[in-house]
Amino acid sequence: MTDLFAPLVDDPAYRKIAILIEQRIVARTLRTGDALPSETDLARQFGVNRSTIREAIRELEIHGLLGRERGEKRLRVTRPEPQRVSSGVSRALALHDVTFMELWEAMMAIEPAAAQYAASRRTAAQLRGLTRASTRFSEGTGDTAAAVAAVVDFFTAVAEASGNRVLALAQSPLNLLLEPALSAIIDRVPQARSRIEAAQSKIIDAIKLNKSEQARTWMEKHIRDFKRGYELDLPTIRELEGH
Amino acid sequence: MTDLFAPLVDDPAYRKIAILIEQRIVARTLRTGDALPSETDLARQFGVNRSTIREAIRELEIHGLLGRERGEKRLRVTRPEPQRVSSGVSRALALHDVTFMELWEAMMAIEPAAAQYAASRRTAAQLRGLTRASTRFSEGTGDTAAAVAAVVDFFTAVAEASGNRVLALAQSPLNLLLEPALSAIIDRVPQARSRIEAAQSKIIDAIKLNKSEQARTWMEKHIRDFKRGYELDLPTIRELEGH
DNA sequence: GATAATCGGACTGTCCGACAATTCTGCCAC
DNA sequence: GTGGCAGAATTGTCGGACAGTCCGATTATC
Repeated sequence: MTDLFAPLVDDPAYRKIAILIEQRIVARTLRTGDALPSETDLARQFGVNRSTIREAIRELEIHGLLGRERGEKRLRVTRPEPQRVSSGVSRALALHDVTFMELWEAMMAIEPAAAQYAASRRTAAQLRGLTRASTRFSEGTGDTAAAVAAVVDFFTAVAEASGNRVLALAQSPLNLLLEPALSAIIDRVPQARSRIEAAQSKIIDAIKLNKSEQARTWMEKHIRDFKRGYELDLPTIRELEGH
Repeated sequence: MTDLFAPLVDDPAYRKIAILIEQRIVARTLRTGDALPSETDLARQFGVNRSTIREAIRELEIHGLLGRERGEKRLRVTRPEPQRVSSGVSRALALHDVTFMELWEAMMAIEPAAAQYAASRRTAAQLRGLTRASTRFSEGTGDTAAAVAAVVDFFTAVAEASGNRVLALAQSPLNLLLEPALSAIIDRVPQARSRIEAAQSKIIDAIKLNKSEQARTWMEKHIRDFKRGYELDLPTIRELEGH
């Protein structure tokens, strides 16, 4: 049943080196904050050319495992910033032409849960963040882009307040996809803005009072609202952008 | 209030080039399957050295935007494979020392939704995939690793059957985190295996009969079971691995 | 003595040139 | 058309080089 032979693969040196260094980081032999040896030194240690080392560390840098403080020259071990990885997920989803319904269903799964946990765990600072995002939406002028950004920021703030980094990281890629989709419809649906405003207000109230179930319920309503205008056709996010 | 000056940032050439090429890909000027010009040619076009080009395309290759068929030399534009991006997310979460409870809550949000949509949309082939994974679990010998892998595969199969790529991609990183966690507990909790077996069976039945609500409910029960043993302490996934 | 200016060394980003191994391509024979 | 082949093209890797910038230590200044 299973193949007798596996395809012959021979990773280039820069890949092997990247993997070796990555293992050290994941195993915490190299710990967050540690400075990496210089490229020249690494080249010596691995017995390869500096160009090869550079290609290897490029990979780790992109993964967010290595980075430098602003204006610093030496690389150090860092933790991958959530934003960096989620932007990669967003791009992947966009390139796969996911439909708005797919996005919507995922939001429907994730956001209410985030709201629920936010209600029981939010800190005072996080609550302020929520209020700020909501205010920015309701006080915004007609500017569509700004309104959409405020809606997205509200979701981000809820996810952060959930105190759950897995949920937050699952939620984050949705934002970048929601933005173009929402821009296309927020001005098409009458009352969209007033409904968003009302829902956000209800959600914040529930989170403020630690009412988990109410927070979840209102978030569900909030997201259901987004589905309007999509009932009939199932455009890809890309098409919404006008391509 | 706001700074008068922003910090001076000057991306290195290889980053700028990577961004330029990425834009072409995202905008579909370069379309999936298209072959990229040779490194030498790109170097000429951008007016930089080949080494610089190599570092730039390394970035895109890592993102999964460029790749080559097995045994092919030229790079072509590819769609990021979900598996590639989700492994990055997993690694990020692991390095942030997320707790099992965070993982569990995320599963609780995503898996039941996936099961629900799977029940209404699964193809016959996907149903077979589900059954296969489930059989592999129930017929497995005592081997812990194999049992855990089968459980994970079952989740993957459900996510795939959901027909929702956003949900599937949100779910996928959870698998790599679940594996070590589940390995540590599956043999600690008596009846764990029989309960998993029963739940999988119920879920498959519901999906087979297109009973969305039942599928969701049984998936919820299935996942709730995983929480046993974690009620008191909140270990990070990493600690479960024995580090 | 503490702080500020100075200087040399170290390091990164980029370039140039080179070569072996492998893949691609056009051409030829069948 | 198929198969085979020589030559061209391409990638992975190497060595060396240099300008600009950062870092650390030393020296000068208050």
